[in-house]
Amino acid sequence: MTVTTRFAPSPTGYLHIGGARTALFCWLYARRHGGRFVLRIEDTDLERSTPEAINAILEGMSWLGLDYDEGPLYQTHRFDRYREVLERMLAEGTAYRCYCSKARLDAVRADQQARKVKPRYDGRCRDLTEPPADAEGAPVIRFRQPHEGHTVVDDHVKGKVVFDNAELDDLIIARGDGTPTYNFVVVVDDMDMNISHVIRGDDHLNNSARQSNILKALGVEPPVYAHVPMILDEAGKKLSKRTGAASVMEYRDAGYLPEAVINYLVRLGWAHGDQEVFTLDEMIEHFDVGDINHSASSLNPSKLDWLNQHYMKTLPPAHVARHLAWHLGALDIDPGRGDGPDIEAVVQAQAERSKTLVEMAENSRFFYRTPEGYDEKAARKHLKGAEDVLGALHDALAVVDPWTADAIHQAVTGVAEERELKMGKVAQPLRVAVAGGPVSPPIDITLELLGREATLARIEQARAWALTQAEHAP
RNA sequence: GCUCCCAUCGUCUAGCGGUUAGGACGCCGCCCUCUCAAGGCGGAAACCGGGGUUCAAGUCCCCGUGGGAGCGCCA
Repeated sequence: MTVTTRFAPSPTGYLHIGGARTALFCWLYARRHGGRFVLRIEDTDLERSTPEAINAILEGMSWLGLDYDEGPLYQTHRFDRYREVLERMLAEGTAYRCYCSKARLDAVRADQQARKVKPRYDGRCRDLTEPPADAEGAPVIRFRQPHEGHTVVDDHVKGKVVFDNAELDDLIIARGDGTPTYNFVVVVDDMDMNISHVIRGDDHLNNSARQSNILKALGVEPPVYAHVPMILDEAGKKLSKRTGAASVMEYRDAGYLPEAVINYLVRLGWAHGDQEVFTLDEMIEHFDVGDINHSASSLNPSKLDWLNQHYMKTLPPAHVARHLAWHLGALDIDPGRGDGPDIEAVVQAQAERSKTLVEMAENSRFFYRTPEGYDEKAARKHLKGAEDVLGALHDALAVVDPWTADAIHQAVTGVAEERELKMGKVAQPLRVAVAGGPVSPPIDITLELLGREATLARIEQARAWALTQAEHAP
């Protein structure tokens, strides 16, 4: 049996971070076993499905690098097939038409809730041989659920879960307008697509018994089920747009690398001993649904930050640079235009002082744009009264040759020694002069990247500023 | 209300009857240092409660408690 997994989101919003992890698990499991991974769009709810949401899902999958062997398959393209199976079940008696009005159903449910019993269909039409006299509107189709015995779902994450069939009612598998419903199309699709392992959120665990029974009614062996726990926000509450990044594209926008998000996600609810950092190949090699945790897990944003920085430091600079360029673009900076430093060198200089690409882009802005004004506190502390040092720096740097970090370093320490100043008294004014603020990569590297021309111009500018301050001083 | 799931440091987790309960993030301290970081070293920090089973329980069973999910002509 070839392993076939599927990710089956409904296109009603964005690609949720929990959904992304489910997709990752499905993908890993298929890859691990040399099987197939199918992407299926569950769009039978014509009211709520949108093309924008479909695009958001596709875009998210692509950004994460989760490629599929088949799909995207759309359930709306398969209505004829669903109809065919429906007819067959009707003919075989495993499904029946139900003429109960919504009003009656609501009344039954309200009554059950008032009596504090589990709301369920009371089976009025279950054994009808012809439409009742009071039938109005088109009938729905219900699955004839066995009422005796138990249904055992051998879940590969949770273990054996036993459901009393008496608890299961006759669910609607086709609406009055003839369109099929979720619990039915899932079953038909999983059957037709030969899905061997259904890996999905554990909010579906309760559905498994009924789906499994429909499959049996169709004469098909149910797939292996593996229900993965939910992902909660930092506070341990259900993720929402308000409480945190629920959409994977928000992570891209916030400056995370897909590699970091993937690595973060795989360790959320799954572990391989003490290992924290995994290459894709290592994940594929070690992943198993049996090792997935049973309980929900909360997001830990600072750990994602740590992983993100790890990947910014260790991935090939050219790769990180491509992502950085995107964020620089958001700042209206085009690093490829040639009037700034090589972006890969910027990545190498900034990686160890950035948690995200957004942060890296913001902190690298001064390489491409002359700072507009100085950080007030830094200027007061380091620029005021530094006109002499800045002048000396200017002179020393003007003759540095070649313009390399080593030579620059010698020039700067030379000025410090000459004036018997600590390095901090020289490097900080210089730093504020060129970067506009008190933070930058090591000063020699900063200047090397910035180039001689820009360096000298900014030192001059800072010296002029310091001079003005001195004049206005009391 | 009924059914189902879940429970180890703040968080992510290792543990699969015998451990000084391990690692990671974060936090704190020290070192390094031209800034910020990064890095190195060290530290504080957990088995939800109660019963069993067993020579031995974080690990197995039961009951509580606390979370969560489901109970739609949504998926």
